[in-house]
Amino acid sequence: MSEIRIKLPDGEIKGFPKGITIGEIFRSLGIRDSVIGAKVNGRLVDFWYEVDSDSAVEPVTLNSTAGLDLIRHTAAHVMAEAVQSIFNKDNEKIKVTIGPVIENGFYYDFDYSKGFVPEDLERIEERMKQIIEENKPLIRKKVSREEAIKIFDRDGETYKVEIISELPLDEQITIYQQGDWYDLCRGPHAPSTGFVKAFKLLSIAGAYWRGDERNPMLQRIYGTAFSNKKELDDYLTRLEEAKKRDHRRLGRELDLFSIQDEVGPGLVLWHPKGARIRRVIEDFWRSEHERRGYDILFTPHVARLDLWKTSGHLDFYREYMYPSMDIEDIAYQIKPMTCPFHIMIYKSKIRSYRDLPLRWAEIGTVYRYERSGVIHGLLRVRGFSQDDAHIFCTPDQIEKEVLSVLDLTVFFLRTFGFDDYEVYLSTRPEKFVGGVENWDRATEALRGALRAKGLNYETDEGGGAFYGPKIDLKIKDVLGRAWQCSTIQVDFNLPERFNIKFVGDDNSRHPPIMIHRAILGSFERFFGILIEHYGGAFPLWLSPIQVRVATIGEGQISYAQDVYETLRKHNLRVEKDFRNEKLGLKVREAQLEKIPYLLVIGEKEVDNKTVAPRKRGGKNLPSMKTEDFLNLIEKENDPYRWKEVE
RNA sequence: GCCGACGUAGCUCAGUGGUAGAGCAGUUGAUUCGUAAUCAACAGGUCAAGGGUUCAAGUCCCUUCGUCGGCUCCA
Repeated sequence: MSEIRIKLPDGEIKGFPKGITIGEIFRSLGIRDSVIGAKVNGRLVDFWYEVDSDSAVEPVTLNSTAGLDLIRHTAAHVMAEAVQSIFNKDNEKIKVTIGPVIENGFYYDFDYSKGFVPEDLERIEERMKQIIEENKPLIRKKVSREEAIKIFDRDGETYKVEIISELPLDEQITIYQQGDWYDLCRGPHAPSTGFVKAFKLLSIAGAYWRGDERNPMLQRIYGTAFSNKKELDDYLTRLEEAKKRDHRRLGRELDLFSIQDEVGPGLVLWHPKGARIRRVIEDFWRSEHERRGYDILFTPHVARLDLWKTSGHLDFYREYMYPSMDIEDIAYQIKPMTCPFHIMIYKSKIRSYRDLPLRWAEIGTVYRYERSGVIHGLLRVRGFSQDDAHIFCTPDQIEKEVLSVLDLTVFFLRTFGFDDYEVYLSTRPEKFVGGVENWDRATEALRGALRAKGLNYETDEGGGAFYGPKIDLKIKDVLGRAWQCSTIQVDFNLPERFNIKFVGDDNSRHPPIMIHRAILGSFERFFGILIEHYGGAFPLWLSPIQVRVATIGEGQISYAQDVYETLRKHNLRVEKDFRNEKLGLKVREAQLEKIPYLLVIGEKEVDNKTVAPRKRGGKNLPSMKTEDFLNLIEKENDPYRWKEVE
């Protein structure tokens, strides 16, 4: 038998017979205890993995991230065994489907017509504990395709049979067995069920087989598992804490916005404090856009349906559009997209190459019919205001324009405090318009811009829109769900459909390239994420109430009023609390409302003509003159400089 | 849209077939107070909507509306 060379983490290289398993290697090295798997050349595998060529091998321990994947995958199997052993009846069989590891846990999908109820989770957990207690080893068996189909066909596991028949012909099919129970699975797994030390089943949900709504609805059980009880408890506590930062809850508590049945689902009412924040964002957004060479446009909320017929949206997008309405026998459409308007402005006169690039931005409110089940607070709604812009440019200008958009995007996100987001580059899909050359050129332009900005990104091959490649940025909400905010899309299609041209330096007419871009995405979604990001405690420059002036007794009202007026004159968003209440109450309320500064005014302050600032969070600053306070918060109140403070 | 859970006062929630409740918030009055809740009184409800079962429904059944979780993480 030929020998292979295994490089161990300490750098030592040892020879082993070809085809030796990880388990055998570790046994020969005396590695035990909390090691439950390995990484071979960076890939996570279990003890059954056979090493066929020279490789780097490092042990994976129970409490590592990779170790958690093994535990969770095994927990999914334990759960599946528990479910089948409890609910399988002679007249009804629960079929297993798939049970992968996900970001913070695992799930398993079952075909079970009756469906689970929450009480079932406890029963399943109890049975799982028994299976874990028995500490059954997970044994991997290689089977031929024919054998596998025979086994699962005999068991009535039709989904497994379907999966097997779709596997590539050269794929080695494996079964993992624990005691009498087994599952078609490619692994990897923990060595035995006893390694699932701490787990919890979290929720039941419906999920379509393979995520396709034309397929049967399966019953999914979500769960999570950790290497010990403390980490599990910590995770569950974190989940609870995260719920307190949910924008829907804070939106109500801080009186920022509401969404009401009587108005309609997915339609947002911005209350005064929420609207203030939006105004601040909008003002900042406008001035920054103008500074960077954008012009700001306004366009109608309704227009002739023909516009979206021409744009092609009606064909591709119909299910998301509200039905049109007939006005004087002409079909009108509530705006689902802004682009046709900007194109019509472009088209209103002849454009020269000397005019390009044209950068036109609009905070345009659009209405889209989102299916009832997907609406979610501010994050997915039916009426929202995009910070939309369209750049009309020549093909030569794409890269420079994309780079400047990306630059603006990163600038905005950083300014608002987001340093953590996912970036995706989506390339040409199978069905596309425009020439391959243009596509390649535009895709390279996007890639070049991403590299120039030094952004890490994932490529979504074939994930582009039919009209052009795009860059998307996603920000995560408090529960770890990623939401798309920024998008930059190159478009070869619309200029053609609307037949727009520019006169080139050769005196002939060419179609311009359009770049669609949104940076915040929609004000509603961005606001929702912003609320969660700060847990409602906005930085001073964004706070709806920046300062509250509070008196201690009646004697200070006149002076406190002067302070209040002074702050107002400096354009601060200031409130007064001159009520006949104890200071403790005023402090508590200001804190709960997450107001950045409370200026306390008592007799001492009146005598010395000062204010006593209390920062949100409880830090008391020494008494100071009002103008000193104004100087103190100047930076904090400036979007360009606020991050320099502490 | 589909699967499941839920819907009681502005908010958080109790009420398990027999007279609709609490705390907070609100209003009014008293209290003039130095950094997270002063005291008291009052007011507040088609129990999501509609239909049904029952002598009797917030409670049981059906329908509708809405909310929440999930429905592209492959054996």
